[in-house]
Amino acid sequence: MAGQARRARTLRHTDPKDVPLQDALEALADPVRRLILRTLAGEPEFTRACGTFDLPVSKATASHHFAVLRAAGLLEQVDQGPRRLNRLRRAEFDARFPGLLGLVLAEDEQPGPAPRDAHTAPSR
Amino acid sequence: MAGQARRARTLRHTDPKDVPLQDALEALADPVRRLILRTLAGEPEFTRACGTFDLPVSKATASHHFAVLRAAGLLEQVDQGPRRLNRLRRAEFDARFPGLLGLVLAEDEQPGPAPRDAHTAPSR
DNA sequence: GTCAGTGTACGATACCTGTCGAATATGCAA
DNA sequence: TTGCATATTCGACAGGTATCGTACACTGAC
Repeated sequence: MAGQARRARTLRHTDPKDVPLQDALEALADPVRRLILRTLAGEPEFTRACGTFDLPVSKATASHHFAVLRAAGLLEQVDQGPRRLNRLRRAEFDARFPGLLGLVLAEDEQPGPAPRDAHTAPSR
Repeated sequence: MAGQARRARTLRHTDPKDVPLQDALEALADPVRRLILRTLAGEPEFTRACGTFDLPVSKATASHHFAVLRAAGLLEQVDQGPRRLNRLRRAEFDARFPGLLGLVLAEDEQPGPAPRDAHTAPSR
């Protein structure tokens, strides 16, 4: 107990009340991040670890997206052993931006014929 | 060269019903474009020409933003003489993405990140 | 201790887009 | 026709960011 405080355990979470609309829209304007949110909405809270999502990006990129979503007040993360479990901050975010998250969760995943990746994704 | 139809009367407008969420979020994730929308919301329809907006960008950049908004189904434009008048497609866009435009129009312009220092000293 | 699993940090790269100045096209009125 | 005002288009540039592979940190179990 005495000794160094392990601030590694306290993840920096942004309160949805402090999120500017700019940040919220930027966070939601990425299809991978919206996929994370929709996946999370279909599961009980804090049951999904970051690595269990089926995402079309590498592990490093996925980690980046989780950080962006956390910074935008869209999800809460807690560490459980080696895993990092996620919870969608639905009520809080909805109180800040009513209806916005609902539009994302109701989005029809309609994969167009021409994927609009920003960068390459040759082998998948 | 044969004169190609440039500013034809048939401006390419995207029906809000055909706008993917991706495009809507990308269009709204720019502060200049949101400023255009908020300005437009405070005026009667088809009374604002593109050049009458007080925007912090050049004329060329403004023209680009108007085109993006039109392609995202957010505004309708008609030519009146040398001017191009604008109308916010509020009802149509709201039918497609309920609540989304309302969040933008209700945005209180928060200029810049609030410094934590109290050097303005509003209360001491 | 070592090992395996999970997630982040780092460095590099490619693409997108917001930005500009200058040129061009259009409409209207002298 | 000329001139002026309005708006788009063109070519170029810079910054941001999504992406990757690799290396590192941490936890729990052996």
